[in-house]
Amino acid sequence: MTRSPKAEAKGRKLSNFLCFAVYSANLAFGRAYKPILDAVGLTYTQYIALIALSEADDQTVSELGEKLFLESNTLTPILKKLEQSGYISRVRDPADERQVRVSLTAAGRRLLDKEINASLVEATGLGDEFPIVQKSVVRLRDNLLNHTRGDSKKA
Amino acid sequence: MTRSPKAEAKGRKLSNFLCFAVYSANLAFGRAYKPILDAVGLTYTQYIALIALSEADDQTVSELGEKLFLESNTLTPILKKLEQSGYISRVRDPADERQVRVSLTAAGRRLLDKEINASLVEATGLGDEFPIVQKSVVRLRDNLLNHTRGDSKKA
DNA sequence: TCCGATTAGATCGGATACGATCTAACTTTA
DNA sequence: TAAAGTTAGATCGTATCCGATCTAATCGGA
Repeated sequence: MTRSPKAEAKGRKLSNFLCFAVYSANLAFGRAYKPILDAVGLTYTQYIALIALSEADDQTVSELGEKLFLESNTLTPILKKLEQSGYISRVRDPADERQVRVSLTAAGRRLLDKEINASLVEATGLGDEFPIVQKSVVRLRDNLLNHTRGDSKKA
Repeated sequence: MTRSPKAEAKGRKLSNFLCFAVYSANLAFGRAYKPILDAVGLTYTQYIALIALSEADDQTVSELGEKLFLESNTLTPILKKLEQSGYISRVRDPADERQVRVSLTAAGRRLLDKEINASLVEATGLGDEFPIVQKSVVRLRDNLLNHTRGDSKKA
């Protein structure tokens, strides 16, 4: 499709960009969770990290990073803060001193038992669509990640 | 619904959280755009800001912030960088010196004419679902923002 | 076994987000 | 019209993200 002189503003409206929809939806989630998480002294990312940690004990930083799509450069500072807050433990693996084993403490587990997120499910206002939207967004993410990985291999 | 002792890990898997789906989809978008935007020396947020600026000239920082869901504390540094790069102009409004009028320069307009994003539309892998997912995510975002605003008024 | 390659985290610098605060400029009102 | 109130941006501190790099630990081959 060739661009006619007048068609410049055609698909360029911000609202037409899926990336912006996701970008701003993420901001909105952060703000929706903020008052709830402030009450327990957690940030949004720290909360997500705790949920990932609740799935298994003694995960390495890399394993955790695979779940969260993050690497040590981002995770290490967050995990150190959670350790200082007393919600997790970080221990070098005696069998391989390169690795750090991360687990929830009893205090961390108690925190998650508060069902912090329950009140947010209805705030999405999606109703029956909730699981459909969730699946679509997950698929979107995975497709983008595959595409990116494919590109970086070509490069 | 009361929590049975064993049901602790029930809804707690990371993959069950819509917030995490959106969070990680946003990371994925950032990475997918990165190689494309690196080529023109823009960051993801700077690119989104330019699109918003392409919708109208002489917008104030606040007007831009409403479109982007950001405030001056975040926007000012970004706009200064875009000004330094020569893609936008920032001018105090003579009629009200409190306001700053922001517009694309010719260089900024040329940059957007490159159709940077075209290659990313198919990378989402959503096909016909694309517009549906987009609408759902926008609705999700708006519902969350309304919910948050409602809470902050109560507070 | 010893040395180069690989691996896991950690560190550093740049770029967002965002609450709190500051300043300059406009408005209101007594 | 002068003091008080309001508004628009800007600044600062904290917390992410991420590329690049560093260090320590492990592995592999001659």
